[in-house]
Amino acid sequence: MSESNVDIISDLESRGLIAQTTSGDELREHLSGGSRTLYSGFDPTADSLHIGHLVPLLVLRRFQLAGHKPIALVGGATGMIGDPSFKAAERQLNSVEVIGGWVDRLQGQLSQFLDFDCGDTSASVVNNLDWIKSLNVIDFLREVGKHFSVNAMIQKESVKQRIDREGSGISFTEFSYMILQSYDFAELYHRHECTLQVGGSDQWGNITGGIDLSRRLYKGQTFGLTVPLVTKADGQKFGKTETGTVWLDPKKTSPYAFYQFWLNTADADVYKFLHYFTFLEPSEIARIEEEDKAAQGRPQAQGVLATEVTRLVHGQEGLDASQRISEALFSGELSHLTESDFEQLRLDGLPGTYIEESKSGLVDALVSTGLAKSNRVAREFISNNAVAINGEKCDDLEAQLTSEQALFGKYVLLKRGKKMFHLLTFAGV
RNA sequence: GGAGGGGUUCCCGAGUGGCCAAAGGGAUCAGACUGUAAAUCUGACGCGAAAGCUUCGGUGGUUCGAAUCCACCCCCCUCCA
Repeated sequence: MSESNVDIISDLESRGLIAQTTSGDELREHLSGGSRTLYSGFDPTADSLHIGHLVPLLVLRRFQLAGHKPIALVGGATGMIGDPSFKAAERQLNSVEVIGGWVDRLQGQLSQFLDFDCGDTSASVVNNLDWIKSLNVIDFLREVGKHFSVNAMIQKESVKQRIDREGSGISFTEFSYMILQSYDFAELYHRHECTLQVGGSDQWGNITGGIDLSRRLYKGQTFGLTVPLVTKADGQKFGKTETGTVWLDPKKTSPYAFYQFWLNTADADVYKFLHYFTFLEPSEIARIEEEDKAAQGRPQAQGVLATEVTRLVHGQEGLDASQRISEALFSGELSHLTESDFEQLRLDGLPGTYIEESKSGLVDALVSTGLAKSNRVAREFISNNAVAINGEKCDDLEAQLTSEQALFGKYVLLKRGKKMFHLLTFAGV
């Protein structure tokens, strides 16, 4: 993949990555006419991006590979306002300092996915605070606000429920969000000839607002493209586990947990996700799907997905570590592990805790490691034969964990259910 | 401001004086089956080993006894002004 004669739109279409575009054929022509600049915005709503952000981010990368120039925008300013799009309720504002810290983190994360050193199509990361903070209210209202019709704004689907519904109104602050995002697009058009904005399908209203504003302020023609919301076949929300959001930050979601998340993708979703989250060719994905269909038993797709995405986000090292842990834990053969392997497991991100005493009741240990929510539940797990110590099932409610039974005198691997593990280390030894 | 309806355990939703820690469904968790799937079946699902303790918007009250009755308060919804 390299030059700009690649039809990026067709590629995205074949991956199911296009929810909506503005002026379809014109956009296609525009893109095939040369190297274009495009952007997507990421607001600092937490100290890390999560896997939901990955889709538009990878689309930026796809454009770059197709010979275009991506800009990743961090919403240092918009993040201070809060996007109301399709949100049920007004949100709490975070402090300026906190958001500033998050901006720094996101900038670093975003950088990891784009190429900043490839000549004309080198990516850049910008912060909309740089141009929004210097705006003064009068200028803003006269020069930007004047181009927006409140009548049109309240018609937008993204804020409709907030306008219509009683009991969950919308503040002027959040209502203004759309204008700021529109201003970003116009500004990037003006500064960098950025002619395309990419975003999630919930961003459609904000994107078209920016297209209108670019035309009104600078007579520029710009385009919008939205990617679909990632959905799961069973209707559950994508990107959550029992432990919460799946973050890109390895300190918040370990590479091992990240790998496991993808590995556990349902069959009904996995081929779609391969299109969304990897750079494998659609033909390659189709081949995998056919092979899986033909073969009995476990499909290979989940493994491919987990491998590809984990490598992409956590690098080869993170992937190796994840696979090392997964293999050790799920092969059931703990006896193959050496002492240094255990130490490595801990370093690789297997959840673990130290215990000071030379022994501990099994029930207490389950609770203190978080494998069970309460003593009652811990007992239930034990009686259900759901707990294993160093790979051996244990159904003794009175069982004690001692440093004698620990592997290498230190390590006790607790397992609850089929896939919850915790490594206990006897510290005082 | 007036009239009516409602707030129940994670969610939906029964329950209108004791048999209620509270039906049923969903979600979740465990077991069997399997592919670290899906579907299905079984079990658990406020805390506690138990005795027992704490829950039904809030605060008081009536009663031997309240989620259920009374008073006041808070919040939500519908209709009218």
